[in-house]
Amino acid sequence: MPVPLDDDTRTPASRTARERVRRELTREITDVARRHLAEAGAASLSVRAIARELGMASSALFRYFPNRDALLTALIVDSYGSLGDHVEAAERAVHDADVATRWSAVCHGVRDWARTHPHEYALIYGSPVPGYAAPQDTVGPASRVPLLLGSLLADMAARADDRRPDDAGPGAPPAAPAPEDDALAGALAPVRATMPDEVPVDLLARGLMAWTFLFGAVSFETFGHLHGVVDDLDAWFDHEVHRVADALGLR
Amino acid sequence: MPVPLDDDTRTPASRTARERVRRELTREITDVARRHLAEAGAASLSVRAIARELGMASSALFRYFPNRDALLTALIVDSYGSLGDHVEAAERAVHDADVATRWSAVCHGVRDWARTHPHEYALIYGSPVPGYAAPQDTVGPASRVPLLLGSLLADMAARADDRRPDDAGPGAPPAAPAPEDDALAGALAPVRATMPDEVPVDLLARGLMAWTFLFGAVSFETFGHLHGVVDDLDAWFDHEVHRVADALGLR
DNA sequence: GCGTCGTCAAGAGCACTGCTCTCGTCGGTT
DNA sequence: AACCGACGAGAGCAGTGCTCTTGACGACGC
Repeated sequence: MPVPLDDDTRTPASRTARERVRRELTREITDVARRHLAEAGAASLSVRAIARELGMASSALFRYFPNRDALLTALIVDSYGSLGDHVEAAERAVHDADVATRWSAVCHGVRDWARTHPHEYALIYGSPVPGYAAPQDTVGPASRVPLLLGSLLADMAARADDRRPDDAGPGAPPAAPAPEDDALAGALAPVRATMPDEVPVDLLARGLMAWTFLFGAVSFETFGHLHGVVDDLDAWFDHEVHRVADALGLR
Repeated sequence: MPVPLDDDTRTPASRTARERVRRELTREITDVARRHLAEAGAASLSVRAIARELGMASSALFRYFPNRDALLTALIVDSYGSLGDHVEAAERAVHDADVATRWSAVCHGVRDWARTHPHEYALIYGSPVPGYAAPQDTVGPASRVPLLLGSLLADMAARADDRRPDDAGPGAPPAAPAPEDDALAGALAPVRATMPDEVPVDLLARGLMAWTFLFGAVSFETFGHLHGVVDDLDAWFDHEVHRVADALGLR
């Protein structure tokens, strides 16, 4: 959804033909930009290079995006969308399995996407570009994966309600959940508002930690911080995912 | 340690006076560069701007650093050093306390440094710059914090040996450590070689996960991914650190 | 049908970037 | 004293984001 320059209400007739070709060209621009981004990374994304490939003057591009940052924002939204599609599909494929399997599917979905789209991943989860502040358009697409994790948590909470007081096996959460629950609930108030109500604070906190961990692991690998540290990245990642599932109390 | 252009062996006399002013100017350059980096971020670090501030022609700077990347590398090494100093000092201050306290000190040390040096943090832990491949000079400084964590693990292993067979309290590691230990040991072979020998594979894996998690948490916060998610970042981070300590089996 | 207005593409131009090459100078060595 | 290496300055190249102006074309009201 590329940022429209001006979306005021024109006469109904003109919004058909002209708007249509405008939309088409806007899409062509983001397509080329996405390809350049995938090949060379965000830092070397050049408005002029895109214009060159499209056979038009660079100045013409500024009729469609007010500046380079707006183009980057469109790519960020696209990237979040692509990641969301991929991960949601991966989870849907095992949606009827147990929660541990679904968690694993989400983790591997994120990692797979990052491995095939490293520059897009860096764009959305790497260092923010210097003066850049993420506009509001990005928060919706950005929260798709967290929301998916939230629905996992909700399902966990629902099943825990079914068989509440009789299980205290080795898979139970190992930590002491009691004392500072109020302070924790306060700190997590914003995210609680966006999550299903069934999720208790303690579970939400563990889910947030799992998400933090997943992001850390994928970023470590994508940004090359595991060179000379871990040999078999596949095995290591899978091992990690299972361990975190244990820590989440998924077994 | 700015990359020297040519370190061949000249006559002993010339290496005194000339080399001295050369070193001084090199240091002045990195000082100004570090200030610019801290203020505006790596992406907008300009060789010309640095030269302007130093009152010299931009071309003269290329006598000291072959290109912008080399200057960035020097800043990366500096940043790792600064982070290492800070975290090691934080740990030293509580070095006689128990392992949980030391772990907490390391975590807060990393986070404090990231909060006061966000651009430096982004430089070393954010998305790598496009064509840039970290040269070998960086791996030493980069591994100071991991090595510090490794020494924590070694101390844990030593104390666990003391009182081995009699504790199975609620603080014991919750996961099943047995089956795939060989595959895990293989995957972690590189990092095992750099760590103290006393650390068993299972503990090393948990330590690596803790480090992954710490990096994920600090990056989330530094890169702004917790806006609208967590209100009280201090409380949340401290809570997380304790939870991970539990998962590590530190209590 | 005609004039008008809005939209669009193109070109020139500005200020900036990293980097190279050349040229004059000056310091230390032989 | 002569030489040679290191050095700084300047011009210049190719590239960047972005602005402003100009000219054309299409859709609209009269």
